[in-house]
Amino acid sequence: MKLYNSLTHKKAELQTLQPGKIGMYVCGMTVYDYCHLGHARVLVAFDVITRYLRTKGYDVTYVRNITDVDDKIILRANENGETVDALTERFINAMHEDERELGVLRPDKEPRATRYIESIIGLIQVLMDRNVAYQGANGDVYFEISKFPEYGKLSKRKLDELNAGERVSVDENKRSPLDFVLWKPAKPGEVAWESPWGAGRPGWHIECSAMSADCLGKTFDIHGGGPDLLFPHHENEIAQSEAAHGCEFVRQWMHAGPVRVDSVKMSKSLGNFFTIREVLKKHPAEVVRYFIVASHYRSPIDYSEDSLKEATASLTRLYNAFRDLYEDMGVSEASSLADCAQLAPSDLAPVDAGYRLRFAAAMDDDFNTPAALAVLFELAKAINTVKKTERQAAIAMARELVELARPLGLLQFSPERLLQGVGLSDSSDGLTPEVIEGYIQARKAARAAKNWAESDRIRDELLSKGIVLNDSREGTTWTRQDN
RNA sequence: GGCGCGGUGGCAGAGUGGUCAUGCAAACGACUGCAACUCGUUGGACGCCGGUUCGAUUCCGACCCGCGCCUCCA
Repeated sequence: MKLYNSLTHKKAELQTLQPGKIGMYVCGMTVYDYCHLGHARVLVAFDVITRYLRTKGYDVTYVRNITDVDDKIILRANENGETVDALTERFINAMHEDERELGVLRPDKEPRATRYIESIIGLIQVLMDRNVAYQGANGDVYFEISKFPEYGKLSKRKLDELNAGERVSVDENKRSPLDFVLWKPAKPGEVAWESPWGAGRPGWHIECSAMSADCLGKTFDIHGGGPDLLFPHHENEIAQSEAAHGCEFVRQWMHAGPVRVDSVKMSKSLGNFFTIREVLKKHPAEVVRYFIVASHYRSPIDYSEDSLKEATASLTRLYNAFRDLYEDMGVSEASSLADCAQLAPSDLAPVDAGYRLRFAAAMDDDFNTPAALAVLFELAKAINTVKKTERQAAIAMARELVELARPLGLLQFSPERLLQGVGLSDSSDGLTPEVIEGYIQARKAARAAKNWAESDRIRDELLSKGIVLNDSREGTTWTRQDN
């Protein structure tokens, strides 16, 4: 199993601290707004990583934090005239909803900054004791980066280069412009905790150093996050943790690629972002997942309606392989494919092991999901080819397809939900399944009378509304397209 | 300005020193009342210029272009 390490910029064999066990910490959300597609990408990427490592037999402890106190949260709460607690609670719930919709498994631990204040203060105290932190005249406690010679090793920056940069703000309270805040005194009325440096709140970076150590230990296997966290956030985490603990912080750094719109990164500051919930009104969650998984996790992806439509078409092809097989797979068309493995008998014809091996080879190579998907399409084609003639073999392969797709979080929902667009609020244009069934019955009568003109008229009418009919020996089924 | 990543067929997107990615789209054929689904077949690609090599899209160098980070952002 090879992983790309953003610290070394190289792929290397995964070596865990303890055999068979992996501790993984991923930087999660600052909860002052709804999650957008950039968050979705990180959520899905590390969900796939966790799922796959587990299918390989690793005992993964997945920790993803929640930042529930910071400047933006306080500002937003004030704007809304609500308390910080009320605001964060609301958006944590929203985040959990989005996560569930996307089929993202919950992390094992979800530490919140406000619940780890004691650990955070303890860690800052260690840094003060070790003389790598100091309190400025304004009361802010800063980490002094000149005391940590390795500063910049993750982002490949040299201190003098950073100093030469034009965008580093100058602050008279800091010994160096690059020193960053560990503890911030509260303004009157702001949420605050008592500390040796006065009442205040933690800086952003320190919470991750404190919580990761508490949850996973001073050194752990994998640390992940979004692309814009590499600098300064993760660089600062390294500085704090290694300066305080005197040992290596993280073995393996992983960073997801950006989500773009029109070739420009989706970001809060540019305002060019789409929230997960707004996209899920128009597209099934698995389509969004497919869109994310169809590119390698480190590559940039471009979000557009066209790219989601293409994802829909591709995923539909995969689901089409199951047509006419549901019943014998042990699931009804209305239930979830994810259950079929438990229900179906195991004494089916053996499936060519090549698919499984090639899928694993792709995933073992730094989670090459596009290459893994290609194997799924090969399998789908094989199913379609033998479906009519070798039914038992087709059923066995269909089960294999579901199993292989499981770590990707695909083909887990009901085919009906995907193909018929069930649950999409933006597709509820009065065409309920009952109404559509009415059309189908009318057309069936026309076809029985060989009234092809009427039959085609009904089909065209539905097509103009995005409903595609599909006649087979067993009857007529329908799917929704262009959603 | 500094550091980093990337430029693959109409589009998306893997990959490799010399036979296939894969998906969408397109064309033809089969199936179908006609379609849809599906199957079969087809075309078409490696930014540009040099170098290494028997041979480079793949390795090296220059150049052009795009993007990211350097400021809160996943």
